[in-house]
Amino acid sequence: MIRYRTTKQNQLILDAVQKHCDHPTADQIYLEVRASNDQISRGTVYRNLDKLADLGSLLRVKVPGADRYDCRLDVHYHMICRKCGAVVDAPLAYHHELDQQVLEQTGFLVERHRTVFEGICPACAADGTQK
Amino acid sequence: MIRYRTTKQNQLILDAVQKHCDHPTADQIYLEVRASNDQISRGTVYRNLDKLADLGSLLRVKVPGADRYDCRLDVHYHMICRKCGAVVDAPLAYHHELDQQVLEQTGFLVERHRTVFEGICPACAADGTQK
DNA sequence: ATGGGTGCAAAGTGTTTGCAAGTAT
DNA sequence: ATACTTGCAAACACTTTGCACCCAT
Repeated sequence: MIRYRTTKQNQLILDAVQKHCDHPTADQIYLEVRASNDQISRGTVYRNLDKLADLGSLLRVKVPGADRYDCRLDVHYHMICRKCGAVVDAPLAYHHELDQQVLEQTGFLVERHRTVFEGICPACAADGTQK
Repeated sequence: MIRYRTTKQNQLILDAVQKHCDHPTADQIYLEVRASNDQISRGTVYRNLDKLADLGSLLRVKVPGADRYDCRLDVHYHMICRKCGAVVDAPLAYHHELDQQVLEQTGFLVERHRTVFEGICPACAADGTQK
């Protein structure tokens, strides 16, 4: 059985994610952590983000392009702007009943669902240069 | 202004997608089309899938790993098995009211949302060798 | 004839992995 | 001491692109 160890790298990585409210990518975390530890490698960042997500210390948001990481620990929905790529939390409650409905109607053992709203964020909409 | 042309390649590609009810990946389409046209290239398949999705002749399902293509033309939800990777349509109606709710509460110009249920499909569950 | 489409191969992204050396427990 | 973790670089998987030629309109 595997026990996860505490290392200065994984602490730096978790700290970096928790400092953010804007859903950084693995690469952004890597660049940030590297500011205080110029030896750390991308591999270490990816490996630790995986472990921290497994442990439930952070959430992984699966969006096209690159996965994002979220310091919030409760499952929730996201919005992504197709112009600037920003990812923001959606102000909706998780609809647990949908998981139950799908299970009952299909026998699929649903563990969770992910919902992502796509569109244009207010800032980009104001920008005029639409589409 | 760009006008899309009809070519034998894009006809073969659309046919291949429509022949499927199991959400093939671009590469599966490529391999299949190549059976009747051994000259076609992956680039052409990717380019045409993009165009066909833009035109609304097929739907793109964005799931981790590789995007899938769906002959159904109405927006709907999907389930993905984390064991075998199968993608299946979910038997739920699209919840239009959510798009409206998010717009009202955030000003985000929502165009649509995507929902993917994650879990274990009945076949894999029966397999015993879980997790 | 004209301008979008094609095949090919190379290049891009984002992510994973094998390995020898390092380190938390 | 043990066995998980790291840094490095190479390998991966999926997708996009530059270019010269082709072909639908």
